[in-house]
Amino acid sequence: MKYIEKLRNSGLRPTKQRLQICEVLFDTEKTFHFTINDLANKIKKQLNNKISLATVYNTVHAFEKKGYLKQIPINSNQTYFDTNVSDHHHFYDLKEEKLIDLENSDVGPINILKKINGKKIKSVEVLVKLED
Amino acid sequence: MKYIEKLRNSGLRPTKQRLQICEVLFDTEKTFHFTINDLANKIKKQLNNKISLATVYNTVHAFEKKGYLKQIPINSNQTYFDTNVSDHHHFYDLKEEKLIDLENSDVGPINILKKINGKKIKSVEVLVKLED
DNA sequence: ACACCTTTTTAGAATCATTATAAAGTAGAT
DNA sequence: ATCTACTTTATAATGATTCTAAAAAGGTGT
Repeated sequence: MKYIEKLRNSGLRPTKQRLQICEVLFDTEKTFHFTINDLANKIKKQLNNKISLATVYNTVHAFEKKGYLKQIPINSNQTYFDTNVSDHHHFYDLKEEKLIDLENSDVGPINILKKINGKKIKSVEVLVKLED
Repeated sequence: MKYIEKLRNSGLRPTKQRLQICEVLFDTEKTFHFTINDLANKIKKQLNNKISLATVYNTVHAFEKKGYLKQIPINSNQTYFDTNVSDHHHFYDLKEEKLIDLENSDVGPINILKKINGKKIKSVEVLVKLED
């Protein structure tokens, strides 16, 4: 299994549940924008067993901490995650309530001119809201 | 009262509670980033009465719909609002959990090159996360 | 001022995503 | 096989937000 090493290397035990969640999340070229609920549903459909909701939460947070997932800053009652952890941005279609990737090359270079003493820029994220 | 007309013009009855919330929100030059809870506390301290939490929610949402407030896209368990509804951006200090305004002039011009069929860009918001 | 109708406020209940708990199960080392 | 620390799990707890329905207040016409 290709994910066993990945998990071990980051100090996470390669448990059955974590490996299955890896399959669901990473066994595809397409990036995947999801909420915990989306993911739990996909797990139930794609694999034929169910993983406890608590485990899904735990795993997603563990993967986020290790840098395999990132949260997408957006206002919603649920938290959105992204399997694409590269530096990139998002469209948010307000009507369809759907996220669309915006590659870095789709956005001109962004230059932050203001500096804050003693602070470093960790990330720059752009959210472009779309309407009809 | 300077807010009576403003409310009437947007089809909101100028009730005592709404006028008081206007004072708390808009009687200052400084922009104010807040959660509902922040606002409820400021009301309790600044005015000497308490407005029902439900009313604070109702009012903030009414003001948002009318364009007097806007939500700030950020991942948090609470929703952040901003009295500055002009086109601008934010730093988010991860350690202090505090928002700092970034004027449009503090960010180079942003050019979204990708187009989505039949959709218009409604807003472009940049969130710059800061670490130590 | 009064009557009338609509909007608003309110306390409390309901909802729903997320987090905490603590008991049972599992991985990895010896 | 045993031990220990980490994980999973069902369930309960939490906490922000929304809903509800009854009481209060605004606005208009008389």
